[in-house]
Amino acid sequence: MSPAEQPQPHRTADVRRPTLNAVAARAGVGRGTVSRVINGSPKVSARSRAAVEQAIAELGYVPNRAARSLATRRTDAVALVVPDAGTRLFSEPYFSGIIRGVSTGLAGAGMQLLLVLTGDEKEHGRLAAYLAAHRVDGVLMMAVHGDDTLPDRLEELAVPTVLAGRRSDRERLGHVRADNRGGARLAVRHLLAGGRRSIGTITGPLDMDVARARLEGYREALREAGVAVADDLVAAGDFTEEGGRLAMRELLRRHPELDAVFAASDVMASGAVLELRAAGRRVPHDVALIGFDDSIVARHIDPPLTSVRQPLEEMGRTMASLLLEEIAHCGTGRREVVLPTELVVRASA
Amino acid sequence: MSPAEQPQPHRTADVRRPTLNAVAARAGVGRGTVSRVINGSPKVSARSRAAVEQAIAELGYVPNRAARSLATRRTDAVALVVPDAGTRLFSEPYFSGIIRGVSTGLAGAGMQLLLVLTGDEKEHGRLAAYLAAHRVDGVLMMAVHGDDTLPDRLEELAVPTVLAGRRSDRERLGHVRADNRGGARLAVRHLLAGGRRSIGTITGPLDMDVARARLEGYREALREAGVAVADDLVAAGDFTEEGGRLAMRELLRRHPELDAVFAASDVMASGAVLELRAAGRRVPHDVALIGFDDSIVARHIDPPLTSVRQPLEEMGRTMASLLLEEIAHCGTGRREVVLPTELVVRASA
DNA sequence: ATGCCGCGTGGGAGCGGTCCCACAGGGCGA
DNA sequence: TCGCCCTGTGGGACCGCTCCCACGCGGCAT
Repeated sequence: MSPAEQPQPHRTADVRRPTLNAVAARAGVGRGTVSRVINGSPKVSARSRAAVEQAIAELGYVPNRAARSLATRRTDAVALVVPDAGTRLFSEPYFSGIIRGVSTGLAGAGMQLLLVLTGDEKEHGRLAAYLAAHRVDGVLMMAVHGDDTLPDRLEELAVPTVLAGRRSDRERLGHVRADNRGGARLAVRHLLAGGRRSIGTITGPLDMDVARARLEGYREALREAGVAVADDLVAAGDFTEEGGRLAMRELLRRHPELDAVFAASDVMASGAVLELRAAGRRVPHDVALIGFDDSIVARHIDPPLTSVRQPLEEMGRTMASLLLEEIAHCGTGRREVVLPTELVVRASA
Repeated sequence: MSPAEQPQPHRTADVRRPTLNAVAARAGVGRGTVSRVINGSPKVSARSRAAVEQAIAELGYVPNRAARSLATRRTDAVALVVPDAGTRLFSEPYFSGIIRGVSTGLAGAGMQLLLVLTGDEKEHGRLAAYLAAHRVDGVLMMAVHGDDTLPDRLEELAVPTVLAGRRSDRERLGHVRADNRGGARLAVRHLLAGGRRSIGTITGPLDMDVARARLEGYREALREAGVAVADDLVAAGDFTEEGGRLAMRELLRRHPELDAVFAASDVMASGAVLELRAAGRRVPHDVALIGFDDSIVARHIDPPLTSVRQPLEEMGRTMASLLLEEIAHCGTGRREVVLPTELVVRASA
């Protein structure tokens, strides 16, 4: 029995996969032609193309990514950078929704998604170098802080970058965000339509653009209804439950007659509910409450929370397509996209 | 002015990064030696090593991953496959916790994490081929269903694989899971210690190993306390809120005197709460309730839910190290690891 | 018939690493 | 003194793809 006839050990992973060369040989054409077919070049005759496609199918050929990447100096991969310091972020529907959109948006283009969790913003120096060195074609960043320097570094290194949300209203990088201002306006209009007149708001940290935009929307809605905008109806929170609680307490102290609150996040609203309950106010009977994000807590707190929903999956898809565009056109056309928000009415208002 | 002196356009990304060759030249050694230093080979003299290290530092050299991958036939990347059909999965702390653990576990080994969301189990055929073709060094799978064929395919293709949770008690693939049985036991013991005697349980789908294990733990705890285990105190849920609600209704119908319930997930427990409230039972006064997962809803429903917590981050880290081991030792030593659970006591029991 | 154009095409030369073979040179025993 | 081994070392030959140059060949105008 010749060695060739011996049964091979069962180690399929070590079996050499067919190469482009093998396809060329089988199709009876040159390597160049196969490459052209794979990359969709128009300069291939119909018969060569057919022969190549058949050979590919017969051999089950799949291009080797590393080899292509080495030759083209592209990686066909983008990194999704998720700051994960506060454990909470990742588990929000915000993230899962956006990630899902990103994933579908990239899959269509044959791009791989590299997940990079970064605990500490201090590593962002190394991180930028890392990303540049490993030549990801682009970077998507979630939850960027106003003072985060990673985006700037990436810009210097000319790495195409798209952010989820902007750092400020002077953001130079491409980004996608929800219409925070419009969403807040919807919420407050709803409260006004319900006959509420003494409407407070619990804001996020005002060094964050989202927080400012939502506050802005609150003010606009009041203004357009001809209701006076009192500064002491605004209490600053920090997007945490405890912060929402404290802000609510402060609002009640300043305005015991308060009959509605717009909280800039569901989590803060859930804190507010606790405080309202402790103060003996019923929701929504005494005080109507609206949150923002339509997160998982909104559906589960008592009473279920009316909230502003963002089109998360679409935001993710849009981020993906903006990035692909930026990669293709090499930095031109970095744009911003604002997607509409929607009010989800539940029992709390 | 010669062309060379003209200011370059600002496109840092196109600047050729230093190669291994450049390092060798600068250090005055051969390419082989540089390669050895980078890969930590012991057969390098101290002076060569020092020279190379200095050259690397001076040039800011970082190895090109694609080139290495092409030469070694490894990718230094693993895929994390997340079935995302039910939008809920990703947003559970379960996922974020495990992903964080996986991320830290892999980062230490210089492995990249490829995120692959798969909506439809029907694509798993293509997916296996895809993963094999792109030569990820290994695969991590979350939330595997008992009938999922992807793990088997990967095993056939000899792709190192580690699962989060097992498909059945005859799982052949390496996996990491929490001590579900022990956790359930803890929960039911706590109910017994609180003086409850008529304790029902809402199970998950019994074709899933977690659901069976948690039911088993429930039974064990009753048995060890000498309490009779009645089959009609067991109601099947499906890990959804609505399922929990219906199961609760059924339990109340069968056993109006019920004074405690162990639900095999927080989400089902949150459904049970709604049903209990509708039936006029107070939690925990009339009926004590314990959930499983210590998920985000546990903290936010009313009353806050006593629940069983799994060491998610450690599970993730363990998955990473199991996988790295399997990759290194080429398939040997696929093991299972069971990590302890913990009862988090809140107001509901 | 002759030149020219242009489409398809084959294949050489990289891309930047790793692997491994061959070989230099110093220390040692015979 | 001569061979021997053994440690470090340099560099050729790939890995599998893309890029691009050069060339064959048919159709068209001259």
